[in-house]
Amino acid sequence: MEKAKNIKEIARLAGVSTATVSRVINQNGRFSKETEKRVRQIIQQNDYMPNMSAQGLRTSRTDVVGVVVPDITNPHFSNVVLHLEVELSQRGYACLICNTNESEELEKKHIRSLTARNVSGIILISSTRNYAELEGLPTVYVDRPSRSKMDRTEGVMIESDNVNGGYLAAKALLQAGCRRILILKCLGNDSNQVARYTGFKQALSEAGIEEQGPLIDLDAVSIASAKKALSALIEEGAVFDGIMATTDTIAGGAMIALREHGLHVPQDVLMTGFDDSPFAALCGPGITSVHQNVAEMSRLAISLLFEMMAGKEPACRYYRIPVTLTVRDSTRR
Amino acid sequence: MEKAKNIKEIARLAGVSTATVSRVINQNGRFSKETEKRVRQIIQQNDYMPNMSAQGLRTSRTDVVGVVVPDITNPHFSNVVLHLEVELSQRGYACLICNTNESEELEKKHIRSLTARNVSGIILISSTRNYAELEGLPTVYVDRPSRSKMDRTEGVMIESDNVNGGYLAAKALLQAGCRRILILKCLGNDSNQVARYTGFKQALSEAGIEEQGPLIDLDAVSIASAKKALSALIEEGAVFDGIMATTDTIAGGAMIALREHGLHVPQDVLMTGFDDSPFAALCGPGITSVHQNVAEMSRLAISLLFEMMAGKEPACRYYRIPVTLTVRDSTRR
DNA sequence: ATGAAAGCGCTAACAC
DNA sequence: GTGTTAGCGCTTTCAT
Repeated sequence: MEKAKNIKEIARLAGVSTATVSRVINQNGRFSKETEKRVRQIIQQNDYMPNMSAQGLRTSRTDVVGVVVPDITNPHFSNVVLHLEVELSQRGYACLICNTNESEELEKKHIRSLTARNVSGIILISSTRNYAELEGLPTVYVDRPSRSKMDRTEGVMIESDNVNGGYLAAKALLQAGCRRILILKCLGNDSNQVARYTGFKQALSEAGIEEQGPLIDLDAVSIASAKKALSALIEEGAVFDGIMATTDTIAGGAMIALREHGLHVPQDVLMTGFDDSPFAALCGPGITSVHQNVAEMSRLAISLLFEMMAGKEPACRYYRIPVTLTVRDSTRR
Repeated sequence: MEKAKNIKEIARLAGVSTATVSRVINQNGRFSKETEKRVRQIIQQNDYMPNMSAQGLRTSRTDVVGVVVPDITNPHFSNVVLHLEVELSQRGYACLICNTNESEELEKKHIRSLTARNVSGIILISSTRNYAELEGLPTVYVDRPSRSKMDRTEGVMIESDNVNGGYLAAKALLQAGCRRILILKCLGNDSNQVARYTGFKQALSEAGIEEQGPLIDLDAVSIASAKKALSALIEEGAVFDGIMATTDTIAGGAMIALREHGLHVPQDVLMTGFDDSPFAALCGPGITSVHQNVAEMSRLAISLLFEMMAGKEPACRYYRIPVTLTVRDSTRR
């Protein structure tokens, strides 16, 4: 039982033409039950798999989807990627992963490479749209709304209800009695940070409370950056009884800064995070965090992508997925 | 400036044959400086990228590397994948990601799919070897030694010095005065857990101390599993003054269980983890953890993979990368 | 130094 | 229901 490496040999062994083998494989056109059985058997026996480069060349479809992500190391994104990959692999598709490290230049490079590779579709976590290369290529944007007013993208967009997330988190702090709430955010690259901030302000304004200054903006969404910024604030004598972090990563950094300055959660300061990543449960006393329905977002993303790849126009181009609040000790007095 | 989509058009626009264009692109064969310049200019102007399916079909090289990983959600693995992807992308290669969820069946399916896709090479984090499909395909095993005695794999293997890691962690606990040390491990799928355990036993035996029973083995490397197991132990009345967890994930779960039973780190119990993942710094008081040199492992993995893809036999087939201990408050009295 | 042409493995028109 | 064949875009041998 030596293995046949191409369709021609399968055809020869099965005593049919390559066209028939192709038809059987792709469930295309007509063939008798009998031939099908014989061809399948030969394929099985020889452990044959079609050469996907050839298929790709011939059909311009590769059954590969590109997934472009800022940083797979971020627990939220790795979670998204996991779900996407599982969905894709179940449908026989492969998943090409690209980290952009928030660099537009790198992102552009990756997108060009993906199109050169003839990917069947792209899932893009980015605030940038309008890539000329993406015209005509099924694209689903996940997690990051566009920053551009000029956005006339043809793709579909799926995001969490970040405004409500920010609102829920701020509300939890307010209801626990906080009156001087600090927000740690990084509005730079990530436009849903803005949405979370909006929800935050909304909750405060409803409660008739003013945002606690100084109004800083982190230079990066990272543990280190958050730790440094909050440490500086504390040392400057900032007074606050609650912190809303727009990311669990930021919350984590804040937690360290507090610890190093002898402040305790929840005794001295209450805190909320965002993403409900595994370590939110572990961090200090357990951080109350906004939970995004990543499984649902991923399922929806893939399902829409497949619709588009099948040539259908999706009925709806914008989806907002509800969030929930996972309450832990960091907001319990 | 409409864009040319194939080599033929570039050739036409440059007034040369497709062969010449191909030569210029691949720096192959001979051509005059002058034609080169002209061709390059046309390529640039038209934003042309060769169709990689065609290249792949013609050359059986795809410039794609498959990366097979148990679970990208695990911070250690996502870190590995990040580094691999960056290295690959810098060399113009793409990175096909596959999660196996520790399932041999899924792993096999993924490997077949990768070979059908003509990947140029594979990075595999798995304890299983001996895939017939992998014969002749450049393969680098990372992070997981083989469990099989029959391992005659042709690939290259890179792993951390897990034995020494276990040793360092146990030693830290011993030096801080622990005498009744519990180890939380999961020997099942992951053979470097065994190595960490070996190092642990070594340190204990050097100190003339016996391992603390009951000798449990978790059913999974997860927060939930660790939490459940340790809770049960505590409720059964187990007595210990130190915990060595073979993973930060496990350490995290243990931390929750301790907290829920009113035990404090480091006042009542000392603890060490493994992987030095970001949340080890955040978790409770900060967990002392064994740091793996992921950057170095990844760089080496890719560099060896490229050697093999270039047809060279790597001089050395086995690499053990040193680890270090990152000391935090969880081992400071 | 460059061009012509064969062919990688596959699919899809078209013919019967 | 099945076979013949053209050709997807590229690389590479062989001419010149």
